[in-house]
Amino acid sequence: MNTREIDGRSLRAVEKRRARRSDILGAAIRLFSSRGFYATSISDLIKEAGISRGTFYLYFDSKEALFLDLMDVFAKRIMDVVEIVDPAGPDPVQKIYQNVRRIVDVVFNNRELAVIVFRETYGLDSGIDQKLNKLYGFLREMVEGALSKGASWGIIRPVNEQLVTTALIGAIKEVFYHHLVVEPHPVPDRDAFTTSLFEFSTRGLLSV
Amino acid sequence: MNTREIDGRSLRAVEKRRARRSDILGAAIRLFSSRGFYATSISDLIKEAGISRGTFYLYFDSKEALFLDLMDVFAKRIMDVVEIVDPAGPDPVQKIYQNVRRIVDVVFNNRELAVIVFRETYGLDSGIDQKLNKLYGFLREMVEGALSKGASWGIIRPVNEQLVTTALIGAIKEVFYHHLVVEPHPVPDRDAFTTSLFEFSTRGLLSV
Amino acid sequence: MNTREIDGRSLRAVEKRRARRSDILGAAIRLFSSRGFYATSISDLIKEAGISRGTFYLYFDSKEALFLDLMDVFAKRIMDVVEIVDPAGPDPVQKIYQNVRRIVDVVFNNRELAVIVFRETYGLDSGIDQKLNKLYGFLREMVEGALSKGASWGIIRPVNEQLVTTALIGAIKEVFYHHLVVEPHPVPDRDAFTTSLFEFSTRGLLSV
Amino acid sequence: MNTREIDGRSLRAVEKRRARRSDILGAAIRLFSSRGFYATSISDLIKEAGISRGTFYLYFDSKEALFLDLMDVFAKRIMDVVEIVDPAGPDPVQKIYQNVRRIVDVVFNNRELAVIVFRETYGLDSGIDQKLNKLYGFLREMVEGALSKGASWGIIRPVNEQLVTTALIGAIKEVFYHHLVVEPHPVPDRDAFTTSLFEFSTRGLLSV
DNA sequence: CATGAATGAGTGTTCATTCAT
DNA sequence: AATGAATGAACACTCATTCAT
Repeated sequence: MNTREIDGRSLRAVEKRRARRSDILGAAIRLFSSRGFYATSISDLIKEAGISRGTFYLYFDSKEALFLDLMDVFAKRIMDVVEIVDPAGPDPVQKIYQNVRRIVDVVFNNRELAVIVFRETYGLDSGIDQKLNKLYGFLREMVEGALSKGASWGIIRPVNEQLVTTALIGAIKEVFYHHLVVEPHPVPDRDAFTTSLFEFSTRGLLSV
Repeated sequence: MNTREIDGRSLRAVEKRRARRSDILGAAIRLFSSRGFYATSISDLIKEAGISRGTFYLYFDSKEALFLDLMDVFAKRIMDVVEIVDPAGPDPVQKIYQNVRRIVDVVFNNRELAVIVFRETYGLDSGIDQKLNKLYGFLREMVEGALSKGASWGIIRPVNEQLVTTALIGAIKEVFYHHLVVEPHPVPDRDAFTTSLFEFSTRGLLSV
Repeated sequence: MNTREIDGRSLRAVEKRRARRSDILGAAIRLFSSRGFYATSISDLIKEAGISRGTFYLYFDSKEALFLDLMDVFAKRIMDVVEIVDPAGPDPVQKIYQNVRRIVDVVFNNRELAVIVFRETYGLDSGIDQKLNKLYGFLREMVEGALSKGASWGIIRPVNEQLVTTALIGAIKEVFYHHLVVEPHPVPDRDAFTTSLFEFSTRGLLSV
Repeated sequence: MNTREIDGRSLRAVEKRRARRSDILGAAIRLFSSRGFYATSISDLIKEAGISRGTFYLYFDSKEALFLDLMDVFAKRIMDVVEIVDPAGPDPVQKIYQNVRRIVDVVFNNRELAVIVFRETYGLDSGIDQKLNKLYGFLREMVEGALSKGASWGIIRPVNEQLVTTALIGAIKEVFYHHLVVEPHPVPDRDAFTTSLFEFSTRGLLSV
């Protein structure tokens, strides 16, 4: 019974910890997305999260660590939603479309988080580079795999796979960022949006 | 003879000023391209340029002004190289290709400057937003113009012009950035590079 | 008991904070009074107060805010000591004398603070102007009120009230400043001092 | 004839120099009076005077030297206008009145210069202290002399001469400063103004 | 005599992080 | 676990003055 009490206590404690952590992450998402990483100070962060200075460092090692955590959260949500497509299976193109469609959902359901991640570029910070590699490396692999498999099956015409992969990812990123930041209207019809994006990409890639 | 002496003196002085300014711009290009704007301090800048603190402010109003100057320089080089294409003229597609080919040259002849500009994103700083609007606005206009003209002439199939423009620019930007930063090998064959880029974009857009 | 512990802790903390703040104010009074506002740097201030740079900004928003705080402290001490005089009450002149006598005490009991405030003049800084208005506006009101009431009761002969008020305040200020800075000997007999000041002012104002 | 030519040249040169110097003094008067000494930079000064940086230091040793020069100019104008009063002569009170009346003229004919000087206080800068001593020392001597002479002749009742002198000077200074800065309307009737000032001072001092 | 480019110590302020309580 | 006072290096920028031309 004593151990159960302790368990109960620690369970509650763990839950509380998780909630606190979540609060901080939420505050960070709001601030980083609107002001950017550099313009957001720890002071802003703890005020928005309603915690004390010291508490912040109980949950995160540093401002950068928190930021990288956020990138991880987004990367995970994207990666969780992408399914490996078997080009030998039924209707592989439709499968790819559905992957893109689900990514569209994740992005527009996590607008602020998406802004934070899409804003980042390689070459400034090794920690960020690593996270970007994780996310874009994953996507690149997907795309490159589809491209080469598709080529060997004759669905895709032969292209400079690396370059086209980069171009595709750039195209998608830019379109997202445009709708999130430059003209931040909510996208009314996500299906139409996905189709436009998909059409643009595929029409040039599918043979004939 | 007196006036000639003065002319000689002031000419030399003006030249020296220009050289100094150039030194600072050079140092800034090197540092901003490798560390980014925020991570480059005035102290770094003046050490790299070999000048004193005060001298820096003799040539530029602020760190930000210098940065925006750099963006302007790059934007100008790009815009100077793009020629308006008359879709009714001879071989408009070839003309567009040549525009892209020349942009490829500007980018790879100004690698560091290009990195600085491509790294920047909308939504963090109003000064930067303005410069980005200038450059990308110009390019968007070009592309959208070509798209709608081409559509009316039957060369281009009907698409969501805004979205496709965004996608195209994103694709090109990403491909450049990839070759400048992620895998920064010099591109051996710029013609082949341009063709790949061009093919990817056009094959989906040209009718039939 | 837990709460009492917390209370004890926070009480001690609050007290410590107040002490720290007091240290800084003390250092500021010493430096501002001897060198003036402009010639006193934050570096001087924190060295004198024995604190770090960051700590200063924990207690005051800016160098100017600290300075204005100091002006407020002095203004408050003066204003706390002035009692409104009812000219219909018993011995109003004596009441006014006692006001002046108490002001003399405040000034010579807060020599450095007084120097800081008396040194400031209108027209250089809007923040300072505001504080000066608060103090001198209060005193002017007192004096002008006494003058006009006194005139209606026949105690005071008719004068250009605004000008005389200004002259009176200038006279008092200068006399104080002289004894604080130009010949900074402590005033031995504050009663005699007050009487001299009072006589000079009233003999010209009282009718007959 | 050769020497006359040289004389002519150097005469013209001397005149030009004087004019230049005057330009700088004029610019300084305008800027120091409106912004104060600390808020006026050499850059402001040379822009307003239309000269180059180096030229400034050809005419003045430093910013402070220029400022002290300005104080001298004002002190001289005041001192030039005050005439020693012989209490044994005819109508000494009228003579004193005329002195005050002429000081009023100097002040309101040199508003900006007057502002600069009246704004300064003892105890911040030894150079300024010296100039203030020169001006106020002169005036104090005048006043104290009149007071003691007047006392011995029975015109003035016995007072604490030092204190009253200080008070008088403070009163006059404040009234001037008020009309120059706080409510900077031009004084319409300088005679009435002088009379008010004079009455306030004398009514309390003249016996009976 | 006149110029203005150059200097560098100095300014007030910020901020991520630490640590005693 | 939670707090928030304390730190000090770092920041962008200013400015009176010098001196080669």
